[in-house]
Amino acid sequence: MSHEHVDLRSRLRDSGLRLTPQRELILAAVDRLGHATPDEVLAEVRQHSSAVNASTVYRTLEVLEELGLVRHAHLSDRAPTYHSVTDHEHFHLVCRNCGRIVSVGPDMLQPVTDRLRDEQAFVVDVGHLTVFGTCVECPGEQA
Amino acid sequence: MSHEHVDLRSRLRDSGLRLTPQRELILAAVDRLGHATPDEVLAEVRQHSSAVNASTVYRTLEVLEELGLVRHAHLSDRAPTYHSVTDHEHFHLVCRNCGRIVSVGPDMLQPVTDRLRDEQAFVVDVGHLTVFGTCVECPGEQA
DNA sequence: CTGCTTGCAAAAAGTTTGCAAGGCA
DNA sequence: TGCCTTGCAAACTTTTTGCAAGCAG
Repeated sequence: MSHEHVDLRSRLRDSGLRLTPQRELILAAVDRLGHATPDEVLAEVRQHSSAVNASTVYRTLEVLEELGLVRHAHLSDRAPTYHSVTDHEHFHLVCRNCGRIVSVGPDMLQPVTDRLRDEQAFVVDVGHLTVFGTCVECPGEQA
Repeated sequence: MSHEHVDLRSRLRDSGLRLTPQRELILAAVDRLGHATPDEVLAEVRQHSSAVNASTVYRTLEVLEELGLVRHAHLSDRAPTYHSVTDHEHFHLVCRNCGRIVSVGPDMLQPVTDRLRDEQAFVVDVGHLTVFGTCVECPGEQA
């Protein structure tokens, strides 16, 4: 009944695809989680409703990404993390020591994206970008 | 007999590790290949000499990275790629359409790394950075 | 009804690990 | 000789795929 619901249905239909409970559940889970791996999405869905198969999660995340409703980034050397595309485009900072993840707006990158476009004829996909590094003074939880 | 050889041996010894033919072969393969996945490194080593085990490749790349002789970046959503650290630090541009990979010096990022340090107290690991996007006019091999 | 979707199970891809034999220093 | 390294095989994690049954439109 929400606007998201209607939006998802129409986006799917425009591509000749169908609205299923699984697809609604998975999109809702991604929304709630913020940044989550397919595995975490699966666990979240199962917690809020009936069981869904892992392969359905993979296939659905792929569909949702093609529709532009979610995006993924690589916030670790392991599994990718998906997030919903409700907010503005942003990229991520990841601290290798404390694991802190910060979202940063595209403005910060402007000088770089401009130069890459002019000098390398290259258009940056800002939303997929993950910048690894370390906090100057970090909580030092991990590593 | 090369300087690399001596350098590798001494670096290993400084950490209480040993120089083995496998470690020389794997480092040499990474040097020749430029950017290569563990799998590609394995194939290259086998082509130039006797068989080496896959697990040895993984273990050796890990050791070489700890010693600072190689680095890895994620140039695809699949396996990581390793490159030797002979040249200056650089980051990578990857075109999703044609697969082109371009190495870019750290200067390009200066404005961003400066701002992230000042505004987010975050020090960027430039060498690990991979920037995905598309060439303005690309050969259009893949996708 | 039509054919897109799902669940299931198996396969694939990439990586890790335990352990005994081997070899560098 | 000591113990770091390797090979081998098995286990593991994450993702993909084929196929028949299920369900949205």
